[in-house]
Amino acid sequence: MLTVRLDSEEPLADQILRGIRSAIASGELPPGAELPPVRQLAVDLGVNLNTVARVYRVLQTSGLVHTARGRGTRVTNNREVPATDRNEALERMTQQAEALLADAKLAGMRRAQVERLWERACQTIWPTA
Amino acid sequence: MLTVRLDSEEPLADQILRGIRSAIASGELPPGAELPPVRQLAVDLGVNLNTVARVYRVLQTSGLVHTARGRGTRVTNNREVPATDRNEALERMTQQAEALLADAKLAGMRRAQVERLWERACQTIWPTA
DNA sequence: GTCATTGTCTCATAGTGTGATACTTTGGGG
DNA sequence: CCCCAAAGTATCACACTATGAGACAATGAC
Repeated sequence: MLTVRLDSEEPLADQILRGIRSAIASGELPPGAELPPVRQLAVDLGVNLNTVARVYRVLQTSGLVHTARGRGTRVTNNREVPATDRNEALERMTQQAEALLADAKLAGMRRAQVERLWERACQTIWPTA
Repeated sequence: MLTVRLDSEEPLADQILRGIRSAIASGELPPGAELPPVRQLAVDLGVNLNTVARVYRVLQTSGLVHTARGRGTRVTNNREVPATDRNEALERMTQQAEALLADAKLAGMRRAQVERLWERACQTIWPTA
């Protein structure tokens, strides 16, 4: 379901966070779904249990999951999106998109290739079929 | 031309690097164009000159600019794209795109909004007009 | 040769990411 | 009722990184 690279420059916690957020966004982890215990996921990924625990805490702080001692962690049912984050998120995403496209162009990719990549990513997050 | 946020969680050097890479990719900094001296850019951005110097070094290592003591830094004329980086770059971009879209969806954005944002970013990097 | 200008090097320091280990809460089975 | 297994949490340590301060070295104009 999820993998991490220890040799990546992206921190382990960030990789895990990204993976779980994607899974929640796409519906692969629907509301109410239970996440694996920190220890198990930690062993599966080959990282320290604290690393996973910190990710779970971030997810809880942002309201995506609900977690409690002794009872596990599961995806929140009804999420409220805080409107305050909107503008900030918009700017961040704009920068991210620009960086992605700059990377692509400087790596020698054609625009059409990037569009295909984008389409596939959209299918992952907003599955139509 | 370029700004940084000291309160951002993104490191200063990364912000600067991102900005310059975008400028080169879009053609705003065409081949042969001279970059500002490290000291001047450092003052303009309000960061240490080392931070800028490190960014220039990264750019030089990746072949985007040519820099020499006492003579300044300018954008490389004829770039060769190392083919070895292609696959790695592709995977990184796919992950980046997925993360961006997951962020967008979890922030409550509609797909159409994200598409508009994407279109605008494309216009920045691949200006058609 | 001298000097201003350019990038480079060295060192110090605060902060961050990760890990090892111990603790606390919860709920179920003797 | 008691205790234990299982779940998340807290504390401490340590390496590494990002940034900054200041000294150094190469270049070219005069």
